[in-house]
Amino acid sequence: MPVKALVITGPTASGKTSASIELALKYGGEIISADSMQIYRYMDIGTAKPSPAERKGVPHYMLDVADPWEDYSVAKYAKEARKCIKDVALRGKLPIITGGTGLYINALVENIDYDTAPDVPSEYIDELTEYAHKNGAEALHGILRREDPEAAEQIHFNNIKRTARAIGMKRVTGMTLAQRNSASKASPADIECDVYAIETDRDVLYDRINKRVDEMFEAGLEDEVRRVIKLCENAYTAYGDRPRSKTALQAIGYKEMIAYFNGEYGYDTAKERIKQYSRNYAKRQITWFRKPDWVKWIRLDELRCIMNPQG
RNA sequence: GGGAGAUUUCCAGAGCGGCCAAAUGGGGCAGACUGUAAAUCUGUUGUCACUGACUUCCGUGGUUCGAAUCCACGAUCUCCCA
Repeated sequence: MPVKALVITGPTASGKTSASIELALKYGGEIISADSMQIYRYMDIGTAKPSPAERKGVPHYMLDVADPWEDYSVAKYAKEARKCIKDVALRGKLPIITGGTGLYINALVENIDYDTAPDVPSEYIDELTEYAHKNGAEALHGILRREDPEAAEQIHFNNIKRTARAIGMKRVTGMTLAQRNSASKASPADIECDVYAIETDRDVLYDRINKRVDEMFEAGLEDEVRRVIKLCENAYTAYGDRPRSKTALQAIGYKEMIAYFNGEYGYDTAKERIKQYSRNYAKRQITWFRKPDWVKWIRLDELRCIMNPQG
């Protein structure tokens, strides 16, 4: 019998976090985060991770499960998060999945099993990426056209990342993108999700984002980023190699502060960029969640009324 | 008060007589997305009866077959000397 879960998603700063905590308190739920950056320890302010006080005693999972110098991926997330969800449900609590990372939400809702195919080694991807830089994106895409024409049809040649991965996929697993995709969806869903995305007027949302970035700075974002950088550097030297993860420090708010520290631009510019990129990101999130038919868009006030305890 | 320069489509900024509704970047809007996803990438962005037509490049007049581009006057702004 499938486990039931509630999903609260939407763009950044739409109020997911506080809404889901409210819901959890009301219906005896526990929260499973679906945020690709709140995964990381030490990155609290910049990722708008709910503080212990804000959590109001509601247990949270999938927060602080990786170090910023580590690599993380949807595959790991899906596996661990599913475990958490089932665990919560088993204890008779309502699993509430909250977060704005569309890919992660997608993996859970569409029950994508990443174990059906081995991962493509990153050295492989790097090699192909380098090839593209040397010979042009179209040259790389030409390779994909030969190896997996169907995938080439769908992936724009400028998207080196996805092109490289598709080629690697075919060469390493022998599967085309389509084959791998259908294989990963084969198993029946054991988690049944009721998905709500929080709808907000665009200008209101953009305004909230701007304000939130200001608040992050006031809360000490700059120091936090410095601390995280230091921790990463220490980790790298401890392991005796170069930075291995490109994931954590590419987060909005972090990469701009790093650029500022490196003298690429000033403090105010950094702040403006963080606001700008956050707005752009919100737009992308909205696009993502508009597509699937299983997403129900709902205003924050409506969400509070509509919800009724289900099981 | 005198001198120099500027004024371009949401912004920045090309254009310097026809190939200009006007490069490029940003923003906006729309879209793609299955192991870096807060990443990566795409389209579109004067108006319309939209393979064409119409109204634009501070304003007004002028020169030219033809102007965003040249001239005159005016407006605004910046800088330099007072």
